[in-house]
Amino acid sequence: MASVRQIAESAGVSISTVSRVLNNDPAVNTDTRDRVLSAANRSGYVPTIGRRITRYIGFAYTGRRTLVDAFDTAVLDGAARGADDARLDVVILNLHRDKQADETFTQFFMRKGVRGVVLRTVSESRDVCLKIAEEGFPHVVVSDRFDSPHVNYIDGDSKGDSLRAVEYLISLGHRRIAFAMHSVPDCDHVDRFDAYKQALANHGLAFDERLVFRHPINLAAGATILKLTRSMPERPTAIYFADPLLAVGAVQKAHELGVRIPDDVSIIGFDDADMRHAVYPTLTAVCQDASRLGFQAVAWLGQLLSGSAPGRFQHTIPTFFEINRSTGPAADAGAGPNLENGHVAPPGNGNGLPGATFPPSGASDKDMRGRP
Amino acid sequence: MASVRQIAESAGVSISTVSRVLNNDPAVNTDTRDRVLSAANRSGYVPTIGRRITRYIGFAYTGRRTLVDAFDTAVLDGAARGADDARLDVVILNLHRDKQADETFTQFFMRKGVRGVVLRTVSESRDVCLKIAEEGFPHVVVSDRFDSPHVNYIDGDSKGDSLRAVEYLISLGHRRIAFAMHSVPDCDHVDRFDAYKQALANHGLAFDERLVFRHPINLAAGATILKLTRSMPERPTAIYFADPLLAVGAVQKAHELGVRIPDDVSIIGFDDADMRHAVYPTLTAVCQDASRLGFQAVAWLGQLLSGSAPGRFQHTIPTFFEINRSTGPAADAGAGPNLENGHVAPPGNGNGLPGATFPPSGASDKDMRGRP
DNA sequence: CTGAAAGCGCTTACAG
DNA sequence: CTGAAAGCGCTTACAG
Repeated sequence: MASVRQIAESAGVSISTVSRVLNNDPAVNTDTRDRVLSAANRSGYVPTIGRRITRYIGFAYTGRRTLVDAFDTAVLDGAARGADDARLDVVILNLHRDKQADETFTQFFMRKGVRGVVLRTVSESRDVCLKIAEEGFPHVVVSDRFDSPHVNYIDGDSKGDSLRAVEYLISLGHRRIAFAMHSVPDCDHVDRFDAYKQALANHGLAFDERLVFRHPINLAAGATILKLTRSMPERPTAIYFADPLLAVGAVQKAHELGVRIPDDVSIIGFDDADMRHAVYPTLTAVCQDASRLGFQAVAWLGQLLSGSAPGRFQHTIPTFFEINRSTGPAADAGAGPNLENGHVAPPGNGNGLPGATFPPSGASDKDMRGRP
Repeated sequence: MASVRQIAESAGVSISTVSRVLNNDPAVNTDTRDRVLSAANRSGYVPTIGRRITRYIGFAYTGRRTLVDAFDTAVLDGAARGADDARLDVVILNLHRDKQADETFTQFFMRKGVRGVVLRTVSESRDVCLKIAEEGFPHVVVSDRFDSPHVNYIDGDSKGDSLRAVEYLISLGHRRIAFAMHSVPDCDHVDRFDAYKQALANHGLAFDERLVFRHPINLAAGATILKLTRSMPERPTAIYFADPLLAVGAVQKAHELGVRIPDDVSIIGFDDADMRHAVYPTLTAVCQDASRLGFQAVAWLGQLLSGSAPGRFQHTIPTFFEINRSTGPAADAGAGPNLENGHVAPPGNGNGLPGATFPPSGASDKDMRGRP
């Protein structure tokens, strides 16, 4: 309910000065400006349309906008559903377009009439999130994590399921397992990479840098990776793709080359949406409910604005591991090198599920397949 | 730049009454209300945040919201790009949620602070578009067509390319060509169906209702259709799917059943996004640049708001037909029934492109493949 | 059911 | 660089 009057009182200035700050008048002294903005964030200033207070939540990309990606779509859809529940509306904002360089983020958001903001970030623009958090404007970063206690975020934790995924491959007798990730890794891809290395280590398999592929994220890169693995002297018998597009591109290329999945190579993908069911064979994948990330981000902002949420939100939600048709027992080595390396498939039980190593003891079938 | 004062003058009432109407005060006489709303739309009333006029465009579903669909995503992405160019911001609105029953659409939109609206509609809710048009609120309906001169719309015209697609199949020697569409058809699906029938007629092929499949739009339905065609006594050798999800589901099922594409069956799909490149074999498809629909809708609204557009916008944009790997010469009949029916493949030139019927005379290769 | 008037929120010359 | 005051846009008791 705060108006310019409250802000003015709280900052010890006149309402004229508050108005100037909100409109980014360059005449205002920097210290005064900061004092007013900080007071504005403290008091929870609400812009109004006419005399009605706005109920807008911003949805902003800190980097370049890419609504076309399935992940972003799902996040936005979740955000819109969350907004429905909280009686808020989602505004798509473009920070690149019309945030003035000399304007703080708080000024920008208040000028736009939004009362909180969901931030989609990329690794290059984490500093933007830190800045917004520092200013104190209500925000939640989706799909990244921060050490700073001031940054609110929600992220999927794919580490555990990535470990599980690679261990599943190992349990199927795979010994040469490749890994593919973004050439500009964010913390999620790094998590998955760490889990991959951990799984190898847990089972006494040597880490081999040649089996790690770092590429841009698109179908063509997935195809390239699949092709590269086929021309290796010691072919991997399985690949874990840390990204949906890479996995789909690889499946595509496998068909084209006559490489059978999973007979010739097992593939595990990562899925943000429902891509895994739209390819053949359906992809075994570590899955993330991206829509839930957006939903919970806005749900929390709604609580914050209504005063019923604590001032901090740092949350991870579990992924889930879904076994489909793209994985199977390791191909009968055939190639000498595997044997030379001493990588021999253990005696299986016929369905490729020795059970001793997978699922990990304590994990039920529900854990393995069901959504949380 | 109109304010309550101008509206009041124009409608011959006091500003109090204008305010009451904009806030849906039930005390106001119906006639007065309508006079005021009509004046508000005539004068181009602009809501303000503080004293700044808003630059919001609404993005609203007249039916239930489904941002998750690739088509809707692409439209929204295009709308956001169009908004960037026009310095507008897109607000996702939910008509179902908080439009009050006794409130007109104009009142709702003005209450939300939006100055124009992009409408995504489904066949059941065309009346909503007509109502909004009748009220005179700035709007563009995306992906539908209307006879009323008051409704602004932009739609892809897939009729010509659908005709071309089916004639392409005929040119490849196909004689039993199935067609799949939505069980609740909108005008686009009807267009494609008409084109299908037209192509058959143009080439003296009998229309067979048993080759027409009407299903809900999802992967499972596509799979069902593919399966149904395989169990028919006289199997179709080609299928045109009027929707992306149906086509992908069918390709999926074909792999599962060991049905080879295009050797056993040729498939032409419809693509709103880039789905055709994410399946194997890549889909020959009639393609629509959905993003352009959203872009042009908002671009025109931007012009309208700045006074530089005519008051009417009824526009169709061309689709394009892209030949990929899912189509090939008709399978050697083998089955007796085709011959009994007198449907004999004409002598081809080896690559399945007799040329006489396809491409239609006058059409260049560029027309066939390139985006417009 | 409607208007004149009071009053809030905000912005903006004007003064210092 | 900042404030007091005028004034616009809007809403809302109050009066009829």
